[in-house]
Amino acid sequence: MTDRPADLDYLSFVDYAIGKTQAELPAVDPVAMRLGLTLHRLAGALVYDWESTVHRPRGWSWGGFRVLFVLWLAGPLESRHAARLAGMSRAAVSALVKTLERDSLVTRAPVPRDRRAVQLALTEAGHAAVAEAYQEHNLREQAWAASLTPAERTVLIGLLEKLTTGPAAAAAQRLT
Amino acid sequence: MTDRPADLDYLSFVDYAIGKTQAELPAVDPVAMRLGLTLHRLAGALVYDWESTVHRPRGWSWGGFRVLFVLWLAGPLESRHAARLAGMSRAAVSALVKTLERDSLVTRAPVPRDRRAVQLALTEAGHAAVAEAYQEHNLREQAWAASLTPAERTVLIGLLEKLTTGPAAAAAQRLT
DNA sequence: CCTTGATCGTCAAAGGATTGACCATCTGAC
DNA sequence: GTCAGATGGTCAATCCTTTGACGATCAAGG
Repeated sequence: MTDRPADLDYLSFVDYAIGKTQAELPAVDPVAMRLGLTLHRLAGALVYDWESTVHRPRGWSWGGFRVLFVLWLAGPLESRHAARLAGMSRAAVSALVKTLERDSLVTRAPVPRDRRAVQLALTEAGHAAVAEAYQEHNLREQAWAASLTPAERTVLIGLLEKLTTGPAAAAAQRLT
Repeated sequence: MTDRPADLDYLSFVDYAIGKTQAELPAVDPVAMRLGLTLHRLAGALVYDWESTVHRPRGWSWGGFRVLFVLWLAGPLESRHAARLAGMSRAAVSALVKTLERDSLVTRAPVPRDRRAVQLALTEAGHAAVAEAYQEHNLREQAWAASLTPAERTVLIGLLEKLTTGPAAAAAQRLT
């Protein structure tokens, strides 16, 4: 609480915010607040790092990479499955694939048993491009993970997965 | 690796992805990969929960809430400071404030010592609205945090802050 | 069959966010 | 003082994403 607001930066803001909130809203849980703020800000910094160092230089948006990534890993997929795995709407996949197809990274093919559906698959060039890009993406992940000891990484992953699989996560269904 | 791709969902995808990647790209660090994927997906679920249950029903975008939030906590702020604390560009703040001012939640005032700058402040109604909204926001944070024991929460926060203040975070400067 | 309801992909519209350009203004060196 | 360079807020252009609507298609019950 000693800092003047104008001197705060993106990170020290968390401490300042919790102090101020405690004074005005005693019902707020400061631990949950710190957890939410820290997690959100860390994830934002991570995505910004990935996007600016790895994906934008390749001419891909963050959403475009996510579509390529799920196709790379989960093989040919119908469009709706790609949307679910990438965590975006069907319309977003449709729009992104238009660009990816133009760039010869993805192909669209009809599905025999369902004439409404479209099967998305990586081209050979798309496969190679994703593999190369993800390798660099993972180098950035390694650089972040290097701040922790191996034991700390294991603990952190365990706690994040506990949150991810907990009841609050089940209640918050994304893009149903 | 036993699941068929079409049966995967947003969360079980992580295990499947790591197995596949290990087979194709041995240079990838699976622990860093799991950390990145889990962190990103958890944060996405959190923001989606906040936005859909607390902020959209109030007619606020996620970005609009972030501007109100930093003004609520860090008092009257010049526009560029609000942008830095909220983690967005100056142009985004300018656009969002246009709406917030129209809704009588924020005021724009000239700064005596610098005629380029604009001082942003919450109105009385804005202050009350943010306080009420954040209280509900924090209830959602508490619901998520309840998946962990108090000791686990402390450990998790400590590890997240270690990542946030580590060298990788320092190298990835957002919106310089 | 056929009809009713659900689902798939796409489109249009709207809102958000970034970048880059711009003008006004400030700061510091001369 | 004055001038060059840096900075602040805004605007225009662009891109991405969501929602809602739509036509086409599937599935199940009579």
